[in-house]
Amino acid sequence: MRDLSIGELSRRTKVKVPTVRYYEDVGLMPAPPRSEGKQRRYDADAVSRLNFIRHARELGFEVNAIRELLDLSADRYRPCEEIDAIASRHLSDVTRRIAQLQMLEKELQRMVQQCGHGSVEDCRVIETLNDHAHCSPNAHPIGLSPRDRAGSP
Amino acid sequence: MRDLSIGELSRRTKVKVPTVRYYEDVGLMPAPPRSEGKQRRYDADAVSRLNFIRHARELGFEVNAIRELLDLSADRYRPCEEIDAIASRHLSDVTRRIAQLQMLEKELQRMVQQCGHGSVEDCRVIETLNDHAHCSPNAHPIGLSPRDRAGSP
DNA sequence: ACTACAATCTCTAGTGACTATAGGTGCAAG
DNA sequence: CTTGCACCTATAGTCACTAGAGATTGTAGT
Repeated sequence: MRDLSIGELSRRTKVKVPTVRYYEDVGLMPAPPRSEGKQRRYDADAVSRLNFIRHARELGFEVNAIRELLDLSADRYRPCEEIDAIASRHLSDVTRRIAQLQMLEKELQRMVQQCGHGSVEDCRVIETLNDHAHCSPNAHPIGLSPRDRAGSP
Repeated sequence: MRDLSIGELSRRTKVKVPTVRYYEDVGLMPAPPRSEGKQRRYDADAVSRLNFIRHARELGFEVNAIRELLDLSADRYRPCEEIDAIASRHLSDVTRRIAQLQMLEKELQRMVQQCGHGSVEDCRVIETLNDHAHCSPNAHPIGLSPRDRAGSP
């Protein structure tokens, strides 16, 4: 399992080639040794590390958080409080986000259900959007993440 | 209600000044007339339109979708099927997103709960992240949207 | 009319986590 | 030895803003 090309690494970890190079740029992956022709050569450790990164990304950890997790996990005898804290913080972010999206979902459902499929003149969707005194004043639950398009490329 | 400065418009709609200019750049807001000194001057229509945009963004519609909604709603006698379709598509995006995040939430909860607060050596969080054969193979539920930080600025 | 000072102007660059493209080089098989 | 894919670097684009620099305008008080 020695001297994998970046393409082989990509196939084994399901992380795309440009993404691997990107992870190197931002310091998640160390710069690997090169072949005589300056191509990257990876070993089994790189495969493990990249799998760790991929899995953490799938769980929604940000790159900065993953960097911390990798740094913290390097020392096997360190107490895992800090690791736990990162994971817990992320969990509560996700929970909060779900709550926001559920409020959105309710409002969108109301909007769509009330639409009588007539003309724009009396469309509930447009009316709702025009009526700017509508929901809780402090919530700002905007946006789907950009990554949501494309289920599998 | 005539000749509002961009700052006044901003105060009335709760949309920040640079954001108003951004909406003009990307064609959501029409370029308004200018004062002698080339400062933007807005009228009541601008206030309505910007409120519409703000509300749509709060509901998570993308700028492109809002552009469509605005175009479609310009014709009062058009049947509102297309508008309905945009809203429904967005609703199903939100619903799907919630489902993804809930799966994430479950896995994160498992991870955090199982952590015995010992050392990194036997930390469940790290173990889970290292174990790359774990969850459904097709799901890619990555990421919180960037807008999620900052509840109210 | 003059002076402060806030508000506005344009333009550029940065955010996060990639993805896409262009134009060039390396490497292995036939 | 040549074909052709894999690889290289570097740059720009995505989305919806946000932040900053540096210049100009509007306005309130004197």
